[in-house]
Amino acid sequence: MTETSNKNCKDCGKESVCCAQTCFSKSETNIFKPLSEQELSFLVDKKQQIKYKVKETIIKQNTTSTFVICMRDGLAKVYTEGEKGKNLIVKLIGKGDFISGGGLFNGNIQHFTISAITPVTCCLIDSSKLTNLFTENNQFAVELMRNHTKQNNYLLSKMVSLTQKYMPGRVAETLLYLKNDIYKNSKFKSHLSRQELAEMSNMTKESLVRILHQFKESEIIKTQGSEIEILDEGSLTHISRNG
Amino acid sequence: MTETSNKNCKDCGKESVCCAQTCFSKSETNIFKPLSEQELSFLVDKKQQIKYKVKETIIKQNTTSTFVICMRDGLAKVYTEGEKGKNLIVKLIGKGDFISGGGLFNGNIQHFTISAITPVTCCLIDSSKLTNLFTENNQFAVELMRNHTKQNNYLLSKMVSLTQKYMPGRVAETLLYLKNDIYKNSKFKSHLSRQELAEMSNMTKESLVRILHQFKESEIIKTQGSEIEILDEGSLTHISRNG
DNA sequence: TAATAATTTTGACATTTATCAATGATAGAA
DNA sequence: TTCTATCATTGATAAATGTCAAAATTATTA
Repeated sequence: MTETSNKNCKDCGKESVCCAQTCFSKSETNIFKPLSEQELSFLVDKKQQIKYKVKETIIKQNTTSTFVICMRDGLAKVYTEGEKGKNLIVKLIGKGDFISGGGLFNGNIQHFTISAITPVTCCLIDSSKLTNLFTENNQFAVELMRNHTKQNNYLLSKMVSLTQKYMPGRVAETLLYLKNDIYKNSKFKSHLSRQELAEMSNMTKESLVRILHQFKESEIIKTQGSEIEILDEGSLTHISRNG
Repeated sequence: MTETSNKNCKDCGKESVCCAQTCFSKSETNIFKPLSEQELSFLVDKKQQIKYKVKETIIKQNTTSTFVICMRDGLAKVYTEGEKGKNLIVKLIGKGDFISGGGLFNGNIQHFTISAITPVTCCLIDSSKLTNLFTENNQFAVELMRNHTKQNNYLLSKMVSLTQKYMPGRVAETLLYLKNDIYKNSKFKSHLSRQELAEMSNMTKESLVRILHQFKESEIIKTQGSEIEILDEGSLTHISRNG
């Protein structure tokens, strides 16, 4: 009993078993929710819980790997590296998010790159373990499928935005995404550079800056370096819809 | 035995049971391949095999339905109806293709519209039946998941094309898609109008026409009304990659 | 077949967005 | 702190793409 501290999880301070059973299963949106304790233990039996520094690559596009990722902590960007070094940031992922690199059950080739934009702690789970659980726990398969369906719909709506909206609409959308889905606050210190904000909105950094400038002039937002505050969400929503 | 003709399938001429067991299970790329005869019977027990005329809507975006679709025959376009009546054709589907409208395991709201561009015969299968099979046949779940993963990757690469390529590259890609994936021939009579070709390539019909004109001048293609012939696939591939 | 409607093509022009170059601001490293 | 490298901003200009209107072609119907 004097060695209790050794058994504590470095991340959450609780006993290390919590990483598998407590932390995972408690997360509301987590796809692992339907799993029993036993099944969860099986899944993360030899799990690799890894830490990444800012700017480190977690998954690299066009490489082969059989891992899927469950984010424990931190923020990462999911993006494709297109021709001519032009990146397109598809989304950001944070605590509790599950993602496969596009190779799941399909050749294991990763279709996008994931890299840390804050220090990241995540679990790499071998995808073969997922398959085994399908038989035991049919609800888990449904949950995983739902995850895929959501991602599908997200990509579809992103595609429509990027192709059918003008730049102000796309920037408004990016700002609202950061507020609602990532920072959950009207005022936030963005971990993304202007270049990266541009890559989320499919435009050059110069265009992005000009549009932020317009928004500032219209008193829709306020910026101070990497800190952004949304002053008039109504207008921003309107621009995002009709831009 | 004198009533044999009554039992014949109107579509393929074989005994009607073939629609479920023979035709489906023989298809190479079909997700139903891993199913046993018994499981297949369960799935299509009360199946609705429906015929649609050209231009009829099979699934309508933003409506609720629990059906997934398996194409028996014909060609349909899958598209989203964006703001201001601007459509984006995501892909075409034909014989043997399986598709869910984006609501599978996720609220049953359809995220795109599917409509017939030739006469279509397809089966509408209730999605709840899919779930039941997961337990019995784990390989089926994997197959369905693979289908989703593929769709995901397709959407991702389409998104990159539409956002990062210039118009000639996008048109080249559309033409190669029709040749390789749909008509499987360098010369084909397209069922898509210029407007629809434009909606696949994310541009106006006027721009599309101008680019087809350029391709004709460079002797890369030949057109005669709705008939298109690819003369120089090498060039087209090159343009599609670097455009 | 003739007449009508719908689609395709072309041209002139406007708008959106990117590119390039220069300047200003900011954050780490010495 | 000062230097240096990176990042953000601005302006001038060019390129890509869309809009609108008219003409040509093709399809449909009477």
